[in-house]
This record gives sequence, structure tokens and C-alpha cells, in this order.
Amino acid sequence: MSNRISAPSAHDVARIAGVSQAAVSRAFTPGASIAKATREKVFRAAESLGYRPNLIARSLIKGESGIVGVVIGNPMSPTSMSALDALSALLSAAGKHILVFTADGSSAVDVHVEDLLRYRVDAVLLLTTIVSTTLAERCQAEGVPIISFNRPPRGSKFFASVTGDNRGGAKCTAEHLLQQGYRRFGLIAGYSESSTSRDRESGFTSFLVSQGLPQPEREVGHYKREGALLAARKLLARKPRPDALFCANDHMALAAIDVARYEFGLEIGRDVGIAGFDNIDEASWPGYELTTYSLPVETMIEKVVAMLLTRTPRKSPGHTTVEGHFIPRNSTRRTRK
Amino acid sequence: MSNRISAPSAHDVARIAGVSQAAVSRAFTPGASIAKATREKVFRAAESLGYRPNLIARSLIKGESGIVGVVIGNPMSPTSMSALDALSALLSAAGKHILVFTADGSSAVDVHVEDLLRYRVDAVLLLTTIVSTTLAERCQAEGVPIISFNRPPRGSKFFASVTGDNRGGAKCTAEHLLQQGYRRFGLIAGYSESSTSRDRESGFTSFLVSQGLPQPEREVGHYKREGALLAARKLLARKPRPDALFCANDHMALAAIDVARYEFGLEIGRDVGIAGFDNIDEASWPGYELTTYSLPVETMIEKVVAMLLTRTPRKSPGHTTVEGHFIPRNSTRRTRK
DNA sequence: ACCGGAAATGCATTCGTATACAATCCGTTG
DNA sequence: CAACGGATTGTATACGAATGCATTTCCGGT
Repeated sequence: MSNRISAPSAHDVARIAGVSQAAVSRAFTPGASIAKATREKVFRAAESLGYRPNLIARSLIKGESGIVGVVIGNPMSPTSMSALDALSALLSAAGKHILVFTADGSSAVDVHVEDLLRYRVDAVLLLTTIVSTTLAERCQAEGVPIISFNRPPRGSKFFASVTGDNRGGAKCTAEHLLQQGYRRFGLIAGYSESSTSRDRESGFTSFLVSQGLPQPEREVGHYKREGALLAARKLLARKPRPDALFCANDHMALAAIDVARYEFGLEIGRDVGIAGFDNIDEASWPGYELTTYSLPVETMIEKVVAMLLTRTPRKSPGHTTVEGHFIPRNSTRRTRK
Repeated sequence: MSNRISAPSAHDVARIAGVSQAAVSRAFTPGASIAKATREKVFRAAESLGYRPNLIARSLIKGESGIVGVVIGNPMSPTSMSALDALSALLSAAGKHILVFTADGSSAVDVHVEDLLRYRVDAVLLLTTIVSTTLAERCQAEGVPIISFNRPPRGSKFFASVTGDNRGGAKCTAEHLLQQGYRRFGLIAGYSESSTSRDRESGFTSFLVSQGLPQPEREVGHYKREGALLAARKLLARKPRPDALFCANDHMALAAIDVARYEFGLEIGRDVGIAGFDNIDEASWPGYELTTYSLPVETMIEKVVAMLLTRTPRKSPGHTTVEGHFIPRNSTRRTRK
């Protein structure tokens, strides 16, 4: 009595159907040279055994796995979530699959990408993380494209990227705040190292400076609620108090609203304008009505997938910037209607 | 000039190192019989070529892929997210990897699981979804364990499961509400088909009934904000108005708070008590202070991983229930301090 | 010097599928 | 009827690493 559990192989099916293993393979290969009658015979036999081609073996032969590796940086943001969601839908429609890693530390990313290469993934997508240049080079050398999502790479040579218009969105926000009559600006940045944060910050700041205003007061919130609570407390305690805060993402903006409202007793909009970035769900809730800038994650992922699927090797990787749209809400409206 | 891009193989390394391919394999296999000097020679050669063992080939031989398939139901909830996060951390520590699918429709789940089987995954984890019994049977037959997270299966024979104590949590909530003096109860369910929702519902309702109270008024919110907004409007418009609402998850509870506060002008806690389930981040925000029940997702995932890693085939799959803890906050406090 | 045995190594085969190539089959046409 | 061409089908091999088995090496013991 064999204890071994194993799925039926093409040979088993071939024996039942009375054909060769090659015929079985062809039956499952669209466009292969095989008679309709034979194909059906094979299908019937396969059905009776519950046979499905082993993708591992197929990958070994074809040299490509049908798997796209995704490395997600911490913290797992809602943006990453919806990106992953959209990606999964589009890729599985194309018959590809997703191998996911979450990166805790920054050094872990490289390790994960190494693992991905060992699976001979067809491409690597970096969500909210970056990877060392040496590793990127190796991917390039092995013909595995790396695409960076919302993180335009410095050494742009080895990456492709799809990025939201962080600078533009931040500039829109600055214009709007200025037009609403706010004058003393505060800024809660994400990480100093994050290019997303830097772009949002510089887009905001440079517009203000170009209008003859001083640099805004600045604190760092690390993209997290806790950090933003601290940052908002510091900024709002300054004299004179800033009358508008721009936060590098919505999560921090919501935290800032809570601090302003519940700790400083300010009325949002009238006493202090607060704007965020990303347009997460909570931004539209009646308790917040947060002014923000929406990046079209779905569109961006569509571009990513297009890049992944058109395997045009040897072309220098492209960089795409996608525009979003500005969404003014009551959190930056000076006078309530 | 070859245009072919391909990673170096064990043969290449063997040639450089002046050993056989088998030796290369052994060098990378912990505990294999190989001299230290040889191993180092191999490592040096591998290093110089950038060689890494091809996991696809390894999987083919060993009959196991080191991949765990995860199917995530829509909508991608924060709970799924943190579960995925924890899972990724634990599994990659164990050298396993995660192939992710998101299931749009309910029928899609089966298709995804079929795909997973074709990759010869070592196990399948269902997050927030269920799969047909026939497919479950097939997985069982092929020796691929299926574990269901937070969805105890009806036909428990083919699944293992790790579930939060939904009934118990709901009962705690009912006790608390009663003790706070609420008497006219409303309930916003998730899906009628979802066992999680049914457990939370029945835990709540049956306790009330056991205390001689009538069945609560009931609406279905489909676990989504939009649905919950509608449900809350209907419930709060009834005469007499319920003085407490229990919602099958926090998202819906937050929606209910918004409706009660901004549309009905009620003071949360005093006029109407509102409780949720899951303890998502927003529940603790000062604008909500939502009473809820927290399930220890990390602990649950640890159990899942333990199940996945101890390949004890042929044992009837086990079902585990994990307790969480009740978190009373101001949203169900009749008298503010 | 010799032998025994453990350790190290190489050889050949295996996993399951795809595919180049050779061998058929079939219907058509001259 | 024979030759021909296209469509099918089978045979054999390859993909890259792991492993059973046979062989060699090495070391200590006598």
C-alpha cells in the first residue's frame, strides 16, 4: 500500500487515453498541432483522473514561471492594498500569478528579491520600497525587469517606474490653500528618505517660495498616525500658530485633524486648514471631509501591467508619471456655507 | 552572439569549480555529505557567477514547491491585510513563500485554487472565502491541506480552520450593552451567507433572547460602509428608535456612528450606543472611541502557520477557536465622565 | 604495510512537461 | 494507382537540481 500522494501526470493520462505523452502536452497547448478527436479523448481521460498540467515542470522548460514577484514595504498602506488588489485582478486575467513578500526592514528587501530570482519570476514589482543598485543590475542581467511603483529610482538605469504626480498634486494643494487665504504654513513630511515624501514636500514648498512666502514649518511624521500626532502637536503649539497644515499622506492628515480638534479645540477649516494626500476612504467621511489629492491607483497599475506583459527586453526602461486630481473638501474651506 | 539571457546553472558552477554538478547541489544542501574545502570552492565559483539554485527545478524533484497559496476574498479588509502581513513574516522566516490571489466573484475562488494546485503548492490558505466541497476533496486527495481563516467550514471534513471567537465576542458585547442600560437593540449584519456574520449575530441575539429580551431589529450591511449607511438610516428611523446598535464589523459601526451623529443629530453613547467588531485602528480615534471586540490576528496566524508547517498528513484536520478580548470605549458609555 | 570503514565524490537517473525531428496517416490530384 | 503535401502523432531529448548507488579517498588502527 503506497502512502505516497501524488497528482496524476501527463503519462498517466496518455496511458488512459491511448496516446503518447506528447499528445497530452499538445492537447493542453493552445494552437498546437493535434486532431480535434484526439484532444477530446485526452480531455476525457484527463477529466477522469483530475489531471492538470504541472506548472512547475512547464516553467522549468519554458524558462519563465508565469509568476510576478511583488515586494511590499511596510507599513502596508491602503494604497498598497488597492494596488495589490488591482494587480491581482489584471494579472490573473493574463494568466500570471503573484508571489508576495512583505519587507520588514530595508535590508530585507534585497533578500526577498534574491528569493524571487530563484523562482525565476518573470518580473519584479516594488511597492513602496527600493532595492539596492547591485541587485537591480543583476536582475537586469538576468532579463528580469524591475518596476518600481510610486518610487522613481535615483539610478534610473535599471528600473522602470510608474509614479503618481506627487509634485503636481502638492503644488495644486499649495495653490488652493493660498487662494483660500491661508498664510502661515506647516508641513508634516513622511520620511526624509522617501522620494514620494520629498516630491510632495518640494512641490508644496517650492510653490510657496515662488510666491514670496517663507518656507513652511516642518516636522516629520514617518507616514504613521503616531508620528503625525506628535508632529501636529509641535506645529500647532508654535507661536504664531500655523493656519494651514499640509501632510504627506491622508493618514497623517486625519491624525492632525484629531489633534487640532480635540486637543487644541480648533475648528477645522476656519481656524486651521488641513490637507492630505492619497484620498483614502476615510478622507470623505463626514467627520473629516479632508481636502486631498487622489492618485488613480487603478490606472497606474494598468500601466504597470502593460509594462510587465509586453516583454520588450533590451529597451531602456521607461518612466511614467500619472496625474491625479485635486479634491477640495471642507477641511480647507475658510468659510462654511 | 546569443541573445538569450539566462541565469548560470549548477553545471556552469561545477565547471568553474572543477567539481561535478552533484557536488554543487550538495554544497547548497545543508547537512549533505561534502568536504568543507569543496563547499568553499563551490561557493567561490557560485559567487563569481552570481549563481543561485533554481527553485523551480528543486520543486520539481522534491515534489513540493515551498509555496503556500493564499486566496483573499473581497473586499480586502484590514483584517485580511494584517493577516497577510503576519503570514508573510512568519512564512518567509520558515523559507516558504506566498502566492496570492484575490477573488472577485465567489465562483472565481475555485478557479484560483485550481491554479494553485497546478503550482503544486504545499498548502492553501483561505482568507475570508470558502471553496466548493468538491475542490476541497481534491486538495485532500492530492495531499494539499486547506486551512480556512476565520471561516469555519460547514463540511468540516476537508478543511482545517482557525477562527476567532465570534460568538463569544458578540455575547460579551450584548452583556455590556445590557449592563449599560440599553434596551432596544438593532443589529447590522454582514452577509447572511457569511458564517462569521452569522456567528456574531447569533451570539448577540441568543444572549439577548436568553435574558428575556426580544429579537433585535435587523438590517444587512454587507460588511461595507455604503451598505451600513443605508442600514443605519433605516434602523435609526424606526419608532421607537433603537438605543443601541451592534454591527458585525467596525467599518459598519463607524458608518453607523456617522449617520447617528451627522444625520440624526444624536450623541453617541448617551442617545445611542454603537458597538463593532475587529478593533481596527480607526476604532480608537478620538472622533469615534468605538466599543469593539479585538481578535488576535497575529496569534491566529501563528496557529495557521504552525498547522501549515507541521505536515501531518492523514490526520483529520483540526479546528481551532481563538479568543479575543472585549474593548469597551465611549461609544457605548451612557454617562460621560 | 595492510585493512576496515567512514567520508567525499562522481555517475546516472529522476521529476513532468515541451518541442525538434522523424515517422505516419489521410485525402487529392495527375 | 502512385505520388505528393499537409496534418497528426510518436520518439527522444532537454530543462536544472536532487539523490541512490558505486567508486574513490582518506584516516586510524593493528
